[in-house]
Formats: sequence, C-alpha cells, structure tokens
Amino acid sequence: MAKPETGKPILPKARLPKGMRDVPAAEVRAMEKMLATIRGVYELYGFEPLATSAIEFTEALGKFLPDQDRPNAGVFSFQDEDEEWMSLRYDLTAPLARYVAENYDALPKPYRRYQTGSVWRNEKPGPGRFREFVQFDCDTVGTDNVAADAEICIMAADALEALGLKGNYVIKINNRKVLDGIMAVIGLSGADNFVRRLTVLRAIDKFDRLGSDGVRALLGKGREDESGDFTKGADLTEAQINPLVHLLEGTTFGVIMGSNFDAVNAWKNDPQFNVNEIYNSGIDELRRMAELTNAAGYQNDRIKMDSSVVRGLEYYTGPVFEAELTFDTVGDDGKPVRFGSVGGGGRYDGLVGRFRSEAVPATGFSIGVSRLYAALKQLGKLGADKALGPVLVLVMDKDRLGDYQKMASTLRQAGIAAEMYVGTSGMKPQMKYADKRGSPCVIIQGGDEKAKGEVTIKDLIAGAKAAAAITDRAAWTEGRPAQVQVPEGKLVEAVREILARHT
RNA sequence: GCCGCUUUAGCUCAGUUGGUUAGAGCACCAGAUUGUGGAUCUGGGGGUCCCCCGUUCGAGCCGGGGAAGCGGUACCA
Repeated sequence: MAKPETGKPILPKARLPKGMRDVPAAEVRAMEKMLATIRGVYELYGFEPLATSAIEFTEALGKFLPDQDRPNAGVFSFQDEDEEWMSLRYDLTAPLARYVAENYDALPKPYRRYQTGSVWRNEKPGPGRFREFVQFDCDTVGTDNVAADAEICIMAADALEALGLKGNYVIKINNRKVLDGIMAVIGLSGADNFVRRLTVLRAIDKFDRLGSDGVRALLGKGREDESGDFTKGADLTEAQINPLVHLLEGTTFGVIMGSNFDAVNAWKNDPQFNVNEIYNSGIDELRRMAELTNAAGYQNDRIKMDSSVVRGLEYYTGPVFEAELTFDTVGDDGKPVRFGSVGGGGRYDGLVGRFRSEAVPATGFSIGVSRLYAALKQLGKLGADKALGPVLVLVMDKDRLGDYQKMASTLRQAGIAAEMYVGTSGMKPQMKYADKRGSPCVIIQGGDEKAKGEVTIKDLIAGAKAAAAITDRAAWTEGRPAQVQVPEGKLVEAVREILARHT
C-alpha cells in the first residue's frame, strides 16, 4: 500500500480473535483422516450422518435467552433483521433435539445419527481449550432402553481403538439416578436444595483431580486453591459428607478393582442407600449395562463403572459416560501433560421434550476432536510423515508457459499431483519454492533441453542428501546431483520412478 | 469472575543513572557467485517500544489508570 506523504495509512492489525485457531495443512489432513476413521466405526454400527446448520434460533438452543442486551455469556449471539435472536451452536445435541422435534414423524424410531462439526463457546479460552472446536457426536433418539446406552459405550470404545488407543483409554460409566438417590438419602432432595445439589455434583466431579480431601472441603465449608481463589462449599455436615466420600473412595461400595458386576453388586447391596427407589433403578440400569457390555466382550479394562463420573450438570437424566485417556506424556515445555477426558455423554430424556408435549428419550456421546487429536499427536499415532508436495514444473522461459502448462497437465492426467510455477521469479527462487512445498522433484526444460527434445528431472529429496556433503561453491554449482535428462515422451515414466523411491 | 506473571521488528530477545535518527540474532525479500535448494558476500523491507494520562527541558525506561496475552482457578450446556 502506498504511503501518503503526510503519514502512514492506518492498517488493520492482522490478528485472530482469541480462542480461535488457524489449522495448517498437515493438521487438516491428519484431522480428516481421523474423522474418517471414527465415521467408519459409526457407519458400521448403522448410524447415519446428519448435518445441521451452525446457526439456530437462540430460543431453540435453550437456556441462553436474550433478556437484556445480548446473551453473550457462553454463546455467540446476534439479532436477525426481524430482531429475532440467533446463536452459533454451542454443541451438536441441542440442534439434534430441534431437528428431531421438527421432523419427528418422518424419522425412524429409534433414530440413530452421527454428526461432526465446529461448535462455538463464548468463554475464556485456556490451554487446549478454544472458543471454536470440533465435536463428533453420535446419538440414539426415541428409546429409553439402556441397550442404546450400552451400545453407544462400546461404539465409543471401538472408535478409540480404531484410532490406535487400545490400552490407553477407559470409558467410565455412572448413573445420575444413583447420585440423586444418595443425595435424597442424605436429605438433599426437594426444590430448595437444588443449588446445593449442583454444588455437590461439581465437588464429586473434581474427585479425580482433588482427591478425598479436596472434595471434602468442597462439600463442607469450601476450598482455597494455590492461586488464592476461594470456592464456596456445599456446607454439608460430616454425616452427610462421609457417605459421599466413601462412595468415591470405593470403600463403602467396595471392589472398584473387581469386575463391573462386582462393583454394581456392591453398590446394589449397600444397606445405607438401597432403600431409595431412584437409587435402585439407577443401579439396575448400571447392572443391565454391565451385562450388555460384558456380553459384547468389553471388560472393565475398557468400560468401567466409576462412581465419580458426573458430566454436565443439568440435562443428563440417567447413565452418564466419560472417555478418559489413561496415559501421561511430557509436553513441549517439559511439563507432564495429562489429557484426561476426550469425550463424554449420557442419557438426556428431557431435551427433545422441550419442543413437544410427549417425552422423547435419547442418549448420546460426544468426542472432543481437537483434544483427541492433540493426544494422538503426542502418542505419535498420526503417521507423522508429512505429505509430499506437488511435482513442480519450472518456468525457464517466460514465452513458453503453454509448454510448461502442458507438462503439468500430462502429469495430472497420469494421476500425479503437479503444478506449473505461477509466480514471477527466476529459477533459484523457483527451486526454493519447490523445496518449501516439499516437492519430490522438479521438471526443468530450458533452451538446452528444448533443443534436444528432452526434459531434466531433478530429484529434490535425493538431491538434498547428496548436497549435504558439498561445502564449496564450485562443487555445488557443478555437482547437480540427482538429476536425469529424458526424452519429453518419457516424462511421466521418469517421474513415477522418482516417486516410487520416496513413498 | 478471582489470583499471579508478562507486553520493544514476523520470531527470540538486548536496550546503561531518563538524553540525538531504538538495536542484535533468526526469518523474509532482492542482487552477486553469469541454469539449480545449501554455504558465503552485499543490499533491502519491516517498529504507534501495548494504550491513555501524569512527572520532566526530554520517557522504551519513572508514577497512576486501562487493555491484551500467558498460567492457575472458577464456570463449562
């Protein structure tokens, strides 16, 4: 841009909004491969694809109704011409509920679909957490049979194993009814205890990270963390806290290390809680899920009952699942990286019902694709070798672009990725360009070759190796390693030979 | 939201007790080595020293306020 003499033009700053990310070529390719693997597993189970819009009416997403100015807490929202509030979707489940309600009569019941896409959350990003990220969901809508829940768990397990994570993950299962039942027994039922129940659930959810003492603090008076932030507790009495902590520690319900049946039976037989009806029905559902996953050949090294799983706070109504990676690695900064949860889900029998008078039970599982990608990368399961770039046809003589274009076309017709250099620089920059693009070879035809009806093909990969030994300028310019001259007609054949060497 | 740290070129960072036109390395671009990636040499483009206010003859540096980034924590449909 020209600078006026009086001063500089005010340029927009090239920057990306916080929490957003640009994804470079290698990652796009690896990500697509990963998504295709998951998709393959889901198709195998008979789930069908669905794509819904990224934008929904705010009302349809629920929860974040625009009350005053703009509902900017949590979701990205804006007003349409007719002043209706719209929002970017913050997950794939709420749009599914809307879709099912809108097309209810036409859909097969149960309706089983998978969907992947970006979702947006307008909140503070953190390490490994973005405001735009990709989820991969599968859901079964229209049945309250826990067979659907069990199936989703084994399907999630299959998907993770198809990605090479066998032995590095576990799907943990719990049931919200169990937790609700226990909370009823210790006197936390009823509408006036709603906030307290949420606080209790949050505390339980942190058991993994904070352990018994941390959870005790959160269930009682509260807890101050290392950075000086104080989290208000649920203000329970010791008598109320003890059963909850014992549940988490597995000392009351025993046998976390045993089979899923042992775990469920221990829970079932606990005299303190099995007087409660909700608790019993939750335990019963877990028992049936244990039977089904067991029958399918999934033991508790892959799918495991775990009393600390809570997941999101409000919309889950029954079984809840969480996929956790069970390995630690060392990150770029030398600190240990723990990936933890890479997906989760559960039964949400109330969501579709928001749109209809009759209840529509549903269950689903969502994979956090970006996070899973980061984990796979750390584990080296992505096939780190970068893709070869295109064969580059150099422009030696600017009057003969047609000839060069024809060579590129010939290569493409043979199924070889190729491009003619479309910049304006000389030969050396073109070589640098080819280098940067990762081209396996370049096609050179200047006046000399043209006169002989030949082309020179330089193998850049072999050339780089050969050149590494050269130190002086003369040897460099005259060496010209790893290149051959062939008749024009043998172009494709000669390029194929070089490609074969490098794949 | 709360706590802490940070902010000078695309990147990593220097910058004296406040003192002329703010520097380095790397990266980038161009040229030379006369048609070849590297090396070398020469040259070049790039800066609102995060912003505002104050102190001062004079602020990248001192004081106040703010913003943004990073990290932790909370929330997380």
